[in-house]
Parts: sequence; C-alpha cells; structure tokens
Amino acid sequence: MAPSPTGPLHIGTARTSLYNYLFARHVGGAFVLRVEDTDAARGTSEWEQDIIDNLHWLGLSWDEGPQVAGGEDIGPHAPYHQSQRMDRYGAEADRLLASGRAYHCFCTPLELDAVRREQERTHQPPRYNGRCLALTDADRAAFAAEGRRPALRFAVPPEKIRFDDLIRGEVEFDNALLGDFVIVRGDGMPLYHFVVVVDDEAMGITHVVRGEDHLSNTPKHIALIRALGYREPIFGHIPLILNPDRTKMSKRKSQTAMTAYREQGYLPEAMVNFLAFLGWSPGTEEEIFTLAELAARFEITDVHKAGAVFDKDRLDYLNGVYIRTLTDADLAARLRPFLPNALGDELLLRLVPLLKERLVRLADATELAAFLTETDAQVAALYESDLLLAKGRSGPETEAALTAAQAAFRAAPAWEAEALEAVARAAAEAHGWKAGDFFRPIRVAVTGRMVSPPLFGSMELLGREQSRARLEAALERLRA
RNA sequence: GCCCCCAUCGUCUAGAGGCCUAGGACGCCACCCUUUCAAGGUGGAGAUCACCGGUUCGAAUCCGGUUGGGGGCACCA
Repeated sequence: MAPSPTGPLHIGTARTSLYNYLFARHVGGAFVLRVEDTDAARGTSEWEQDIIDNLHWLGLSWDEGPQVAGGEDIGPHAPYHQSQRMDRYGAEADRLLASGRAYHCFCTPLELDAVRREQERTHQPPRYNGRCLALTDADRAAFAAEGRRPALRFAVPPEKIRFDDLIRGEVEFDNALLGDFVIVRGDGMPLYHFVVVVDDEAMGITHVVRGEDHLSNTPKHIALIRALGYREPIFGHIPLILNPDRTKMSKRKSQTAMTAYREQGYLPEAMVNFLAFLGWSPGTEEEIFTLAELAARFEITDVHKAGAVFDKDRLDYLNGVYIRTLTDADLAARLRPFLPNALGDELLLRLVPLLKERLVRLADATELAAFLTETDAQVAALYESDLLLAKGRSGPETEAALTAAQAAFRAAPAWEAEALEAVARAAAEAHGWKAGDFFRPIRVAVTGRMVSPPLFGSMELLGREQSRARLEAALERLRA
C-alpha cells in the first residue's frame, strides 16, 4: 500500500489498504506500507501522521514500512519513504537516459500548454508531441545556455501492452496512443509513475492491488518495467467507492476523511466490516465479520468489477450492531472520550445499559447523557412549560399529575429504577392517566428533553435530591 | 475527443446454463411490543436481471452489438 500524504486518510485509501491487508494475510504474504512523499509541495508529515494513526485505528498492521509517523522505517527494504530514496531514482533515471529509453525535454510549461490547447482545438489527442526527441546536442546546449532545466521524458515504445488483472482478467492497451511522459521534473524531482516502478522492484513487490483509477496507468508502468529490465508484478484493480451520484467518492460530495468518522464514534470494527463489503462478499448470507475472519475468507479474485456507492445508512446500521455486541465495560471505555469528565467512571458504567440500544454512533451518547452533568438550572432552561404538557392536557391538569408523581416518588421504598417505576405506574393509574402521558412531564422535568434514556433508570442515576429538585422546578413553572 | 473499465430491487449484494414465479441485508411502509427515543419481532412494497440480437431444448448467467455510467489521458499521486 502506498498512500500519498497529501491529505487525511481517505475512505478509498483505507478500503484499498484493507483489501491489500486482507489479501496479504489470506495468502500469507507481506503487507508493505510505502509513503509516496515525492510531492513536497503538497505533502506534510501531519497528514502522514493522520494516515498511519487511522490505519492503525482500523486494526491494520503492516510487515514493512513506517511503524509510526516520523519514526524509523522497518523492513528489509527500508527506507519506506520515497523522499529518502532519491539516490536510487537518480541512478535508474540515468540508466534510462544512457540507454536511450528516456530523453531530455526542454519544453516549458507555457509551450506545453500552448501545444495542448492547439491539440484540443483541432481535436487531436492531448499528448506530448515529441519535439525534444529530435534535439541535437547543439540544440540542447543552446537551451541549457538559456538556463532551461530539462525534464526527463520516457520514450514510450509504441506497442500493445496486455496484462492479466487479478480482478478484471485480460486487459489490453495500445501504448502507441500514449505521449512520452515526464519521469523526472526539471528540478530533479522524480515523478509518480517512475518511482512507483523503481520502488516496487527494489522492494520485491509481487502483487499490486490498487484502485481502478490506476488501471489506465498500468500500461505506462509495464512499459517502464520492461525498459528497466524489472520483473513484472501481478496487478489487481479494485472498484472505486462512489458518491451517491456514482462518481468517484470525493470530499466535495461525501465525507471522505476517516478521522471524521472516528470522531463521530464509528467503531473500527464496523468500518472494516462495512468497507470490506463494498466490492466483495463471501458469497453467503453472513454479514458480520471480524478482521481476522475477513482475512480468512477474502479472495481477491472474488472482488467485483463495478463501483460501489458508499451507503451511510448501512454503515450506521452496522455500527449499531457492533455497539450492541460490546460488553458494558468495553462500551463504557469507548464512550469515555465522548462524555464530560464530570460524569464519573462508576456512573458511566451504570449508564451504559441504558444507552446501548439507543446508540448509532458513540457521539450520540453526548446528548443522551447530558442531563446527568448539566445543572438543575441548565436543565430547566432547556424547555418551555408547554413541553411538559402531555398531549391534550392543560397546565393545571399536568400540574396535578406531576404533584401526584412527586408524592409517589417521596413514598417510594427505594430510589431505584424498579421501585420508582412501580410507584409511578400506580400513581398514573390512580390518577386515571395512561402511563405514557403521566411519564411525559416527569421526563421533561428530569432531563429537560422529550427524548431520553429510560426514565426511571435515568432518575436512579440522577439521584433522589436532584430528581426531586427538577420535579419541583417544573411544578413551579406550571404554576407560573 | 481518444483509450480503458463496468452494468441484478433506491443502496450493498447472492447468483458461475435448468435449484430464479431472482435470495439476503440496509433503507422504506404497516402491524406487534413499548415510558420517550431506540432496540426487537412479524409482514409488505420494491428488479420485465440496462436494451437488442444471437448460441442453446433451456440464459440473469455464454457471444455480439447498442445504450448508459464511470475512470484515465499533468514537470499531481
């Protein structure tokens, strides 16, 4: 896997990494992480940090590569940062130049742009016109004297390239349709298509599993591989993850940063399960799998060819499923970052059973648990007196009901959910109200909200004093 | 424009010539359960398998074409 640190870990990159991981684990191979940081203008170590952190968060581990951002690379072919492998690229570029498979190009961006526009105007394919291929030594000397720094272009052999893709089967391209592309910039910086090929050889990469957006780059890579005398790896191009409108998933139209999902409280287990099924299925009706189970079942050749829309509803569903399978202690620990410190660990552990079935994302707990750490005044400020009214009931009627409830709670044998519920139900019946109607003003008074965790459990956790005080405050509000 | 890839319910998918009057899941609808919200249970709507031809006794599955969609064509990765 070779991410470029030009932004936070993208959902698509995460899925490609996952497939690489599953493939490598399934066949007993090595999963290699290489950082493609040749574009210094766009990449930052901050992004590398984000990428590595989130890959780890998903549970992916690699056999070779940087184990921590900024740390030392481990593996037999270190370093795994392209920015640290410049010597090798230089040497291989020289080889290509010496053998005549590549040549210096002195065209300026302006000139290239003009040519491209002219080609567009005359409906010609937009490719390099080969002008500098025919340069004489004198021409080159003249350009150099002008101060022009030549880029190195690969002279693409005009031949048909075919390869057997792990997922798509036999694919054929005609490289005669390609222009000679730049492999080293004028400033000496080697470019993607070139460094990828050099590194794959140097690192002994046998299988390249990447996004379908690279399918048409592959013939360039193969041409380069042949020119350099390298071994040809096996390629597999996985389908793209799509926006709802079926275009390639993008920041513009979807939430693509893995961090954002993590911050909302998606579980890595759910994300992995979800991502794995975007383009692959075990062929059965089972749908819940751990990473290890996926690795055991994953067959790269069963991966689909068509793109898959990122269906957030399904992710939400899966996340809920995973949350419900967590033990209370585990869920409490995972909930910790989403709740205020004022909510103690002991209280949190007692709260968890009340929340478990109600959470889609961990972050949903923030609102559901807020009533426990808000002050009585804050809670009272959350609602208007109208909110206390059960459907079709007046203020005085509700006041009477709430007064009856208050009295019932005072007589409760213990401040504990079951006892509270029993007395409340009895009071509701005595009052002639349906339980649901009777409970509504209590809920609003105690939590400040119409939606809350189960009422009596909530009151138990809140405690006798605060519950009574909030009930009293609501009563005052109704009298006013 | 050129090249390449793709095509089963709204979405993710099962399906490798007869088991398909196309199965599951999400979402949606209804009902049940129910203290709100959920969760759970039951049921339902939803796909002439993009279309047209062919091969075959038989095609969602094989072949060809059409249409539609997507991706790529940088001194980005």
